[in-house]
Amino acid sequence: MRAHTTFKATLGRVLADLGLALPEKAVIEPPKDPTFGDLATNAALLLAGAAKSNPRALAADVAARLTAADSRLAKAEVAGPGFINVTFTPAFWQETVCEVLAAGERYGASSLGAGQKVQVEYVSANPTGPLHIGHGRGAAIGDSLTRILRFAGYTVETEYYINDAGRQMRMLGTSIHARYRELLGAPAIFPEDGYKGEYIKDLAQEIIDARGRALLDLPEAEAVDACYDYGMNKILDGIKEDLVNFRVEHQVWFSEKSLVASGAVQRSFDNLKARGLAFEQDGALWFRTTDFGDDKDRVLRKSSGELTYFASDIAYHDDKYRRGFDLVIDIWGADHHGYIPRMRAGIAALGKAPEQFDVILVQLVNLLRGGAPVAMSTRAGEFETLHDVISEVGTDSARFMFLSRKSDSKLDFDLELVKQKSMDNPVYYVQYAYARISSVFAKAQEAGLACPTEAAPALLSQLDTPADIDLLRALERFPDAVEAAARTHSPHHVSYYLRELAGLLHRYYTLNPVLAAPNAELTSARLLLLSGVATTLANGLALLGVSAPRRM
RNA sequence: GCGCCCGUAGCUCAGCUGGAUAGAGCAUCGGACUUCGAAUCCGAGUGCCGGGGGUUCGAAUCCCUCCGGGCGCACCA
Repeated sequence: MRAHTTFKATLGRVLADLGLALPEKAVIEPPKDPTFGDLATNAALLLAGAAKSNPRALAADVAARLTAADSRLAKAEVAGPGFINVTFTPAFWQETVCEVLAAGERYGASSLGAGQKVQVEYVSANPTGPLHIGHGRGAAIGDSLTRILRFAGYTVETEYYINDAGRQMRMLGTSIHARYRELLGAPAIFPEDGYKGEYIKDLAQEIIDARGRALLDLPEAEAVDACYDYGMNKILDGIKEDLVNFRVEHQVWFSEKSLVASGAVQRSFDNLKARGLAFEQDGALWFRTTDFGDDKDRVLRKSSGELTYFASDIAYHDDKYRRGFDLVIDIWGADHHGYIPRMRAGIAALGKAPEQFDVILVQLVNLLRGGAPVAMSTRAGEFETLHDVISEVGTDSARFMFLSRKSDSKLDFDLELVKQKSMDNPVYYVQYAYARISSVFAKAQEAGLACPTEAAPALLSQLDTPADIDLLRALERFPDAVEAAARTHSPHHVSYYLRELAGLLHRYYTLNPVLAAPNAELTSARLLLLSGVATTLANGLALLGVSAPRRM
């Protein structure tokens, strides 16, 4: 990041001297082959026309001026059709250590999103049963994205939407009620598409323990309501507990029921009708989503008088924007992708720009054990709960695994593999790098070798081997990884970065003794470098919500 | 039938706002612990980037088309 900024500024000055301006489309990035240099730009290729010169000649002129204009640039060369490759001085890279140590746990943070208020809504599973492993993936992604966005300067609020108003929840009540009656030997009809899991029976038994046969004397509707109330709250408590154990925090728990009760749904109907976007037909109320790119109009209120899910979703998102969010991010299971066009239509009808709404689709998790698939079906009531998975493999491993893939691709989650403390399991690779450094510092302390409190340039100038520079360059790139993750709403960029940094550290560690370095100055310099790596690893792991253990 | 996502090394996947010779981990094979933690490191091979067209000085990346896989297409949630 610092290299990019520095070079861009210098290049801008040099071009200005030539009466040219750096084009928007100009690319400044590390060359494919690192031996070419630290950064490369195609600016001369793009500007040759304007400069009435050929790309190579212009590039040569610019290159010569670059090194003269900035002493931090050691080398500027022309390559190929007119690329300019530049190499920074070792001193420039060594300064990175100062940057890291000065910023500490804020190293990598930025003001990219300053002044922007973002809401991330995620998990939002219907409280009809415990969270399963697929919810876990969404939870990890939503939570990590939140941490990343905050680190990048956004103001983020997290939310869980509780679908407590629909048919599903009534079904929960009827299912529990039926089990309740069965357990008491009363005649009962279990609903055909009811929830069949064992936990439903457990809930029924708990109600019996608390209230005995009392519900048998109530009118059925009341009894079902009582079952529903008890069941939902109990399940919701379980969900909250699971999320806390998974280090996932939701600041706001938003009830769909409250939305209906507050009249917000009716208000959004009125609003749409007033603007000619909603109409009555066949006894139902329709939203003209085709005006906004959907392939058919959608029902808001059924002819039965019931609201559709979509109706409350419109009102819900309206409410979100009224709360002042500039950007609303929803994290959904990939099986809901067909819902996006109508939701986008809804957002457009609310008068919001497309970039103010993003949906992150999270693909299914394929749960395996030793290579063999583990059956998962909520309907049949047989599934691996998030709770079970976490207690088997641990929060760190599970989170890292979930965050090490693009959310959009399917994920194989092999319990045996994720549990293994082996090279197959990247979380240990990264954590081990941190633990190793911690161990060196512990040893240093025992030996009375303190890490210098100040990163003096004279000391740092010892860090001049290719291995040193590689590591320094990696540290310098951390802010870029964070920014990429924030911009693209993709936490996996951070985990990829961490694996790379950990790899460089392990390599460095093997070949460059710290405490047994040839001289004391070198020991000090390497301690400083390792300290910078440790800080960066810890910051990155924190963004994933994974711990950075001093010992393993 | 229509729509969305995916197709990159034997396996699991990065790279996708176009840039130079396409990367990583695992697996395979061969090395490195009297020395700061071997949960590590070093070395070796591996690719019609699913196929075909197009745009471009330049395409894994953008457009079209076909094939293969997944998922959606309700007055369900």
